[in-house]
Amino acid sequence: MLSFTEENYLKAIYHLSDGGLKSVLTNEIAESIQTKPASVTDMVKKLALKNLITYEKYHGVKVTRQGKSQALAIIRKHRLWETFLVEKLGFDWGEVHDVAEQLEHIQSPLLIEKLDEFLGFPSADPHGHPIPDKNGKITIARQITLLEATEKKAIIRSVKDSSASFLDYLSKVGIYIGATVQVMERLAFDGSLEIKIDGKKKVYISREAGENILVTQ
Amino acid sequence: MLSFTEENYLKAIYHLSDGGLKSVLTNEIAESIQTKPASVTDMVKKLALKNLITYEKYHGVKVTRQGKSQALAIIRKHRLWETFLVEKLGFDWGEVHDVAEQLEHIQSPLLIEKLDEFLGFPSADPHGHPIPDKNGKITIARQITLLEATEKKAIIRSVKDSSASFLDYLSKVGIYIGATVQVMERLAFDGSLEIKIDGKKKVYISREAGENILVTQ
DNA sequence: TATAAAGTTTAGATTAGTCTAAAAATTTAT
DNA sequence: ATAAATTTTTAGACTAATCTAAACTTTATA
Repeated sequence: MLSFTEENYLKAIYHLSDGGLKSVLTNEIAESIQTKPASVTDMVKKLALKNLITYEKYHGVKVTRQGKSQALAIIRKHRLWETFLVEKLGFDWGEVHDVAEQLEHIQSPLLIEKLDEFLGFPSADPHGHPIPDKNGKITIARQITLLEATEKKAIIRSVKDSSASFLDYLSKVGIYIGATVQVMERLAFDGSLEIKIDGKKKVYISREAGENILVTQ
Repeated sequence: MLSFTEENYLKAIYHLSDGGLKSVLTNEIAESIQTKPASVTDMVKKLALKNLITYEKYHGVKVTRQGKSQALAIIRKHRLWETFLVEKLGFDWGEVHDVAEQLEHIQSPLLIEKLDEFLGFPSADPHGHPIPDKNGKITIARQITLLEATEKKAIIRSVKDSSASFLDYLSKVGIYIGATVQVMERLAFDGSLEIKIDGKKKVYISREAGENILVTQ
């Protein structure tokens, strides 16, 4: 069984590797969990010994099949708890992360099964992120353009137009891959959209921009 | 803020002291949290330094006003979580303790307030133990005889007849101060009671015995 | 392609919590 | 009242996780 700390490292590595695709460097891990590179080196050796990641000195780490499966179990717990906090306890979806970060380490498979059932087996958390099932399987939603999105929350996945000028525009207004957005209103006049980014900032984007942004819901 | 471990020591000391009344000895603490006396000595020094207990070498410890207040906050969390697990998630009341033991350490005052509200501000957990309010106040239920108890769970508090023979009888059948019992049936024939002890053992006790056992509900 | 810069690892120290074994204090029993 | 038994504390060691500073690799640059 993993310690609280080992779980945090594994989850961070999994996220930084885009779900096990890329390999991840020491400094990235250190920055993402607010620790020093030397500490990361120590810990990745330990995780490698447990076959959760493969580690090549000076060249970063990759999650193994086992590591991926354990990371997904933690992510599943995190997202189920976030859903509980928002849907049942009435938290605002911006204030649940820190608490879910604690709750995700509770060890009880039965608890998670029962919580899942109590929540009606949700497929996404309040931020729109998919909740892996008991076997770690993630049901990936079809990508649609922001223009086609309903008024529920959506996650930015990619762009059709990847010209520097468009990417520059997106970063200026605060839209980035992984952001949670919500279409608040569509203006009949020119088809432009009023969207909320990460529950805070409201911006207007044109119809053309909306057609070039791909999201999942 | 207290660590996970400090919280466990404080809670154990509070319980062993009968809510801050008696002082508690090193070996009792060691046994109750499955550790060695030497470790207890180290930890009580630390808790004393934080003014949560007073410690007199070789003569045990007492909880301070502050310590009591913090212990009650932990107990409140534990009992609210137990209530949640049973009432909302459908756990059996015998299988919630270990999970609640983990959940009680989650740090978020807001979470506990919202959980309390979600549960309808319960005054007792599924075992019948009172849940301290936000200020640590425990509403003590009136003591009644087991004969007068309803079919909800009840906690054994004391006995009217404290003769050795009666106490011996009680220990033989498995009834002790603090046990959770539930009257399952009253036999019309002689007024004897069928009771369940700690959710497991079923025993029959006479009308006379029932009249001499005091409980709260 | 040699060298500087950046990134990573190692070595050694630190803190929290635990343990064993030995020493000290207290309690019990004679 | 003193010796024996019990309880508690101290001393010193160990593990997990962290850190700093120095050494080492890799990458970028000139």
